[in-house]
Amino acid sequence: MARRGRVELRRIEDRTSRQVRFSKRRSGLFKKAFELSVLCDAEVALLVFSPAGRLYEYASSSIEGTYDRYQRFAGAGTNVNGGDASSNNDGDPSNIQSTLKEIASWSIQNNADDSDANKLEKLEKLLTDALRDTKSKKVHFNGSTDTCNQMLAQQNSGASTRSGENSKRGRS
Amino acid sequence: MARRGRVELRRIEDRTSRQVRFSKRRSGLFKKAFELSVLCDAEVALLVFSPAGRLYEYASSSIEGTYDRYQRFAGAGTNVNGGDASSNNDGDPSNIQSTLKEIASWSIQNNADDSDANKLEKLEKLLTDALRDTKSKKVHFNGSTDTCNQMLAQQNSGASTRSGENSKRGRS
DNA sequence: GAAGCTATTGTTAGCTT
DNA sequence: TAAGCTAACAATAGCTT
Repeated sequence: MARRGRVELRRIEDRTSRQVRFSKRRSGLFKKAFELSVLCDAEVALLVFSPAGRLYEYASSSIEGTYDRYQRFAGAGTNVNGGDASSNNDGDPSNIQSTLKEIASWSIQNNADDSDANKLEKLEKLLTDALRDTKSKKVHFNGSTDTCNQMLAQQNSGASTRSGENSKRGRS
Repeated sequence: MARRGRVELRRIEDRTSRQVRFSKRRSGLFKKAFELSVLCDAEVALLVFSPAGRLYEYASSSIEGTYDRYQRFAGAGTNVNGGDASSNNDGDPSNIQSTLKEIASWSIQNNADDSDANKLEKLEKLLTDALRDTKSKKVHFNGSTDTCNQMLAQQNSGASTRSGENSKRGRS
């Protein structure tokens, strides 16, 4: 059977399990990278080192070539704005700090309690996204309100909680 | 109604469609990359150039660092541990509210910014733990779209301590 | 025309062998 | 130990607004 609930985004402690997970997810990741490059005509370079130090790589053209392009790209600006050198708008002021303040404000003003699981799902997503974005230092963002609605949409459309019964969609 | 059949693995000819596809799939790819690095403690570097030449990047540590490691790679099993230091969570979040207040307090007192990835890891842990505790009570999600907007509205009305013009958050 | 919806395909966690 | 299975979960293609 499948997992009892959604997978938590934290390091898998069990070594064997982590190794198996790594192998499976690595396959999936490389497949996605390949598909993106083919379907969308994108240039993709992907490097993965396993916890054991083994190297896995994929490049739609070549690792070196894409990295060189990256360096030329990033070098043009020097600014932390890794995303695009064309220095576009993005025009959204939100960042980690403001996100955390959203959370802070929300939690205080709403006097959140244990019945607010749905709202907490949202918060978790906010925080998870913020974490990912921080790590990647990426800078494309499309507005906090929009993002929030996206999150709700995702949750409404699919995500049953780990509490149990729900609609079954799996094909046989 | 969803797609008529399986997606063919070839370049999408329609420009608009290809752009939309790229945006959606890029999100998914970066999310997967992030999850792999966190769940499996892997070192991941991902570079994507859109057909329009825009750069998107993700690195669990840094692009340069991972690329250097790639170049040096001679096959030996050296593992550079990603840096997950403490995995213990001493906190006993008796309820969501107190946990959220912890977060609120932390975010304000530490004036978190985009470089606080480590601290954010801890925050995420707090929140995740709180969520798990809540979920054990079996809560069903039926989110309303308004909830999020309310949250943001409240935040706007009273919470901003500091103007937030600065780095933006990226959305995968 | 971007943002959101949902049916459908795709991914994977835990199990089985 | 690795390879395969399947239900449950997640991503997303085309549609809708």
